[in-house]
Amino acid sequence: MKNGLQLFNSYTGKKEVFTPIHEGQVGIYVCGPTVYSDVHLGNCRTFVSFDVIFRYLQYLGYKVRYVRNITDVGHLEGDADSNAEDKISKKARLEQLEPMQIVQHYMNGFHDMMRVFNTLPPHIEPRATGHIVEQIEMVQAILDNGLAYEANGSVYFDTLKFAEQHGVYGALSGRKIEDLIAESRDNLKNQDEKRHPSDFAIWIKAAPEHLMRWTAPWSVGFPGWHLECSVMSTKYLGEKFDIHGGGNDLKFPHHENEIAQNYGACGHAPCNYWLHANMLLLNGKKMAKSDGNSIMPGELFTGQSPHLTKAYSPMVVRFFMLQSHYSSTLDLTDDALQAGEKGYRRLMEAQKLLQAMAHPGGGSAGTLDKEINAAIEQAFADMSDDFNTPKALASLFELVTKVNSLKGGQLSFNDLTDATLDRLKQTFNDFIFTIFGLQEENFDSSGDGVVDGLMQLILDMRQTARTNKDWGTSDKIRDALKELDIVVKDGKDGVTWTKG
RNA sequence: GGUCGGUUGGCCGAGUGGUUAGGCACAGCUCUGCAAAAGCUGCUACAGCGGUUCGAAUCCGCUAUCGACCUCCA
Repeated sequence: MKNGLQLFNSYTGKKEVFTPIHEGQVGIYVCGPTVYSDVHLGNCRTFVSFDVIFRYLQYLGYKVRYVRNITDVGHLEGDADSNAEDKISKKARLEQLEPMQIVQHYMNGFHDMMRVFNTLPPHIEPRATGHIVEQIEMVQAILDNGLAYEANGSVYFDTLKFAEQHGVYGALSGRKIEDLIAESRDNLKNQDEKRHPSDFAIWIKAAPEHLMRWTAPWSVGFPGWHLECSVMSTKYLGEKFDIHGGGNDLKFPHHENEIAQNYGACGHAPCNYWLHANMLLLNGKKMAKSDGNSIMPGELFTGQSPHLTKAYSPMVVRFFMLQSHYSSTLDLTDDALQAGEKGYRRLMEAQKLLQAMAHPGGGSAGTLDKEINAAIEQAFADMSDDFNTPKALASLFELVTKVNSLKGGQLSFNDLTDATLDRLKQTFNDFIFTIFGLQEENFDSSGDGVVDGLMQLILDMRQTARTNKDWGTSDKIRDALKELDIVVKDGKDGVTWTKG
């Protein structure tokens, strides 16, 4: 199963065959959220993307260690030298709360949302504030190696020296250090503590009003944002691990600086493969919480947004995300969500039909049998080709048509074997639930089966009317349900219903 | 201004030298008490211009346009 997994390495810019450091094992680190406000949909897309990657690696049989951090200190607004303030510290000051209260509140919300989207929790979810000691140690190590310097209680990474020693700073993001000089030349006057404009803070002396502070050899202060990921990935995955992931927008400066820090402390890059998830767009523009252009997941689920005509369930949104490749931008529109909803339900309906099927026996491996097996293999090949979920879905939808045709009698069980049907069932279960992480939409908001029970009763009564050719009553029930946004579908052997 | 990446049919979105993406929408047919669902069929696109090639959506160049990053962002 592990054969031929390829992934696009952002560092080399090429699709490469995946070879883990340790046979059969994968260490993966994904940059998590900074918990200073509610998680927005763009964040969710990144974490859903890496959730599918995580799931597929596990499915392939790898023993995966998945680490995703929580940033709860060090993430600055503005430049470290010019009136910068830690995001969490600022929020705490504005709301007159203990910083850890802010952190806990938004971290809880983040976890809730990850659960709603059915993402698997990482194995380790380390927090920056829990690793201050290790961060101070890494700052010291980088200082000892001569790649950082202290200035007025703060410690800066010496990018120029790093570039001299290792040839290049900016390899991941394709930046040249000369350009970085030119870019920020105008701001040089504000950067008197830095020797070079592209240098970045790894330890920051706390201003008197700053709430989050720790004692370190250089000052009472707090760690730079980029440092935590170097420290925690190294601590939990080793000095060299397999895959590092994150949002595209973290490439520079965050990941670039992470690489520099790891060189500074360990003498080499942190990982073999860099994976970057692309942005979710809204109206053709990046969704970001810092400007107004964003939709909160909650607004999506209630439909309460000027961008939406109706509500969409979390699984519809997850399916919508799977319809594009993780490395492509995805433009969120109401039309696209509606299309996604229809497609998702078509897939799930077929899944239900398929799992309820029993082979009558005696089938032979004809053309149909071959086509089904080919589509199954194609779906796995698609996933192994840099986690191409949209392509894999296309393969599954070919199979959806086969399933529906078998059900409708347009195709015959005589043309496929019992074993192939079993394989098809297994494939659908594996893909839909294990790999894609989709779930049944739960229409029964009562949570105790009351709605399902009532619906069964109503549909039974309608069936009785239909048997008696009492079309008036039958249609009245159907129309009334439609008013409640419930669609009744009369199948050949039974009636089903869906909401929305 | 610099760097990088897009531009695919009515919409979303795969695809990188010759072969059907897929979903949604739309039209016709089949099935059905009617409708829905389902099946079948049709709609067959690749920003523009030029070049390479037997052959380009796919490679190269130019133009237009959109976006991301360069400052906090998944």
